[in-house]
Amino acid sequence: MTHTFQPVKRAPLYMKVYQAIEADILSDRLPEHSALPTEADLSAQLGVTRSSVREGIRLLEQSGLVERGPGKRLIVKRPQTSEVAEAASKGMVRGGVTFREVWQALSAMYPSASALAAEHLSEEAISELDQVVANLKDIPAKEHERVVENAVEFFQMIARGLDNRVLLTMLQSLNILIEASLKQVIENTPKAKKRISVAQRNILGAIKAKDRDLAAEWMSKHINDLKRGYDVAGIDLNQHVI
Amino acid sequence: MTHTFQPVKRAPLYMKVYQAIEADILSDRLPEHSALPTEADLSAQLGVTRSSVREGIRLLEQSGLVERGPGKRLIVKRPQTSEVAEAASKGMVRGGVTFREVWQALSAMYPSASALAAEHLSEEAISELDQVVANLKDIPAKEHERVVENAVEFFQMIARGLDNRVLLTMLQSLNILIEASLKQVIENTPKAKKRISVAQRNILGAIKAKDRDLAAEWMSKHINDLKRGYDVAGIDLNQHVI
DNA sequence: ATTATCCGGTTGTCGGACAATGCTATTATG
DNA sequence: CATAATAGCATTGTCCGACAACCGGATAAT
Repeated sequence: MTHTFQPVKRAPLYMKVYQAIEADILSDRLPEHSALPTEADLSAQLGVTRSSVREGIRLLEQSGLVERGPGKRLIVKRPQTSEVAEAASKGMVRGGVTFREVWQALSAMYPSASALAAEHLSEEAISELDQVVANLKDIPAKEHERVVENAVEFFQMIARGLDNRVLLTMLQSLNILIEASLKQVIENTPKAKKRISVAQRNILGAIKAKDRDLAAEWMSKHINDLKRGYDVAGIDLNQHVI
Repeated sequence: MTHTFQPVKRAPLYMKVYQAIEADILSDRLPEHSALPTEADLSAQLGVTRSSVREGIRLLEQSGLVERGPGKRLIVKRPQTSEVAEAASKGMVRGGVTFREVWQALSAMYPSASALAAEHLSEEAISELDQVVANLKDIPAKEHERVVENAVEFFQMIARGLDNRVLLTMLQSLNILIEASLKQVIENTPKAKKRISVAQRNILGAIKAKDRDLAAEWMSKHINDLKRGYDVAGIDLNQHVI
């Protein structure tokens, strides 16, 4: 019976630098909005060269834990929902997800989100949503980009109104994933604007009436309509998202 | 009325290096599994020093687009769902989300996921799920860690069975977020194991019967039960997740 | 008071050097 | 001949020192 050794853990210095600073940030020894020491100081304190410090800092930077003022010191910050959402959707796109997966996720999540919205949205959030729905009227049906923008903003407003950063993050990544294909769909679907407008008004009405089930149902229809759009536009659902 | 100028866009070289390589990866000019040129070559090709190249590579590395074989060349890869999920949940934790937000997200997403599972899960996935449910029987109620593991694995199996990487990514981040608090809940809830077991069997039954609504309903109950656990365990829902 | 100039601190970039490591081909050994 | 030891070689990781670019603030000039 031979003793088994743990593989000695070896990591490049720049990685250790990253982990050391990250640990101090996560434990609030480096509180939000505080400035990191200068590279030279870090180099001295950690006992490695400035080169290694700099490489470690790049890792920090990419994980969204610090932010550089223009040209200046690094400031500790919390990652914003939008950043996390963007990174996640970027990762998923690169991971090769298909339109079908995105659409399925939409249809699984947004009806529930609408139901939540029906019981949760503040007066203010509702009036903003109202505004978005009203705005669509003034957009000429030919201006596809603006219609897409409006359609996405409608989703966005519902997501934001939930006042829940976890859901917001996830719904935002969906919004990012869907936006690209939405343009194709809307360009190729006759009466797209009209149908979107009807759906929006029905969803909004249900939310105002605080009717969970109705809100979910109309949202569900809205998203199913979208799926039909894929067929009409001739988009293969098994295609990778951009 | 004064004219407003766009700020001149200036980026450090290491950032340009990152963007250049990223662009080549995203466009498949650098296909998956291919090796990046050596740092020296990159330095020559891009016309910057190796130091700058290395800093750019750290950014790439952190975004999960490349992977280092042990000690050696960087290989292009697709980010794994688990990585994206982990990064997202890490970002959300750091963003300061509360237990309430996590729980609300759970209760918004998992019932829909269960409904999908009811119509979607393969025979194989169901039998694996069956196994997980059966395993719980053999775990002594006192071994909280193992009960937690099992509870999370149950969620995990449902998520994986959906065969949808977008949903999988999102549900996985939820699983990571919930796991930590679950232990506290289970430790402080009498008959936790029993209640979990009942819920699992009911959900599984509904999925086997391909009954969407029933699956969603039982999952909803399961998650509500969890929320009661928070109260019993005396966990403040407004607390930040770890 | 506004503009121009200077100055010190910090980041960004460069170039070179060398150690540590892994791979490959060659040589030595049974 | 097959296998093991060895020697090179290529590549990454780390260090060092230098300097340009840039920022903010202080000071001087108009």
